[in-house]
Amino acid sequence: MGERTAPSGTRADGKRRAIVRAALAEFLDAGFDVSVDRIAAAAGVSKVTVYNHFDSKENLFRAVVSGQLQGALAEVERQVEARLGDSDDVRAELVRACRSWVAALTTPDMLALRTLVAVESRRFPELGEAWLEHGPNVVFAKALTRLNDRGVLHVADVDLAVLQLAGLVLSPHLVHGRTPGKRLTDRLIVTGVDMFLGHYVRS
Amino acid sequence: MGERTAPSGTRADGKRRAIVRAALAEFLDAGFDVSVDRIAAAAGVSKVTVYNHFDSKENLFRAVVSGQLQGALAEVERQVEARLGDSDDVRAELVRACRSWVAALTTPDMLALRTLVAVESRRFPELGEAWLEHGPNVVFAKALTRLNDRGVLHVADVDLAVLQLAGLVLSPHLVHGRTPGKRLTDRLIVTGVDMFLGHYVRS
DNA sequence: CGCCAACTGTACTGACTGGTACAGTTAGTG
DNA sequence: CACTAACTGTACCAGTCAGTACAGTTGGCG
Repeated sequence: MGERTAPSGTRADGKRRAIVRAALAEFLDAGFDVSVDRIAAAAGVSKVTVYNHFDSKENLFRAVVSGQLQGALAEVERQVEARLGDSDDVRAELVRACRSWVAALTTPDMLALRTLVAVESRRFPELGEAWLEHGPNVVFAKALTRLNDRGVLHVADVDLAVLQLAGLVLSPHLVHGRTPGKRLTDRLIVTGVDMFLGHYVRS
Repeated sequence: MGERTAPSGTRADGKRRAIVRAALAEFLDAGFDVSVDRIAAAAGVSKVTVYNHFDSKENLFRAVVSGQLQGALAEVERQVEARLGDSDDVRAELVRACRSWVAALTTPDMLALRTLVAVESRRFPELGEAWLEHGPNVVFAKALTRLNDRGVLHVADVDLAVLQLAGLVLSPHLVHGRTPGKRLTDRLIVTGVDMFLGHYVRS
């Protein structure tokens, strides 16, 4: 009693996926306050079915957003890893990694997701924590540590350096409403990496 | 008809101030969705009185938030101006200005206000615009321009440089939920200014 | 193929909110 | 001091939404 089990079976799986897809879109578009009726309609599903799969709107939100969060962050990590270590030119290497980093975090969906998590962080503190702990910065901290170990960088405090690099190349996309254009984005990366290396590379 | 005139007189002024004060606190605490009843209660005022002064909840929000926005930004500007130009040591001068800048924008109220404006930017686009146009960055752009004109800096693109300096010293406070502690805040400023000057001061 | 879990649609409850009506009270100003 | 704008408190309307009840339908799995 109380804890009903979620429906299972091929049909149920399909419905569940449809609900999650629709809910994500609706949440990103209108925030947590979208009505469950609208989500159900967008999923082509009865409202009761939504409540058969997720026993409250809050749990639906948790499942949908945290799922997307995990996936997106894994994608960021994959991209940044792929761009590191394939060259001896540190500058070019770092610029490439930053391009992937910024690109992965500035898709419309990721920006909307970040805003959503920030907005609802009081109602769902766990989501904010998840963003910070398995967050994008952690990914890049590993990258910096690698460059440090290889001796090409001399970074005393990796966490501080990550904050600085993020501040230089990424933060302008996050703090403003409208995102900088492609030209400015690239200038921020190239000039930012220059500034960063000028400070942390002692020849 | 339609456009009722706001109440006037000494009593009305007091009530109005109480409403604005309470509304600001409640909006910052719980967002636009706080009930008008709660605002009225917090102001020690009847709900009808609220509607006598502001003919809709949306207009109340506009008046309260934009008023606070103007005041806070003016305060930032005043502080930064006061910290500039009183020394020949550019580094110390810039560090002082950044300290004022960061301090003025990271009070709990300012952080909450920023979040609130960001959240409701779709319902109240004007507020988001106001933040950007008369925003804190504009203040600092003037400061950089002054240092540039005095010949101590060589900044080709002031807007880019402001984004970078803001990214280095300010953005860590804005993008995370929890704000960095006092020690980290100061290290961000000092090291950030170092990095910034290393790039923009050609001796 | 037949059964039962899963689904649909509608209608409902209960709670809440923005905004208004109204009748009576308070207090600043001419 | 008296007049009236401004204020109070309560009661009310209309709309919305999370979540449930119920009776009937569908479709996948044993």
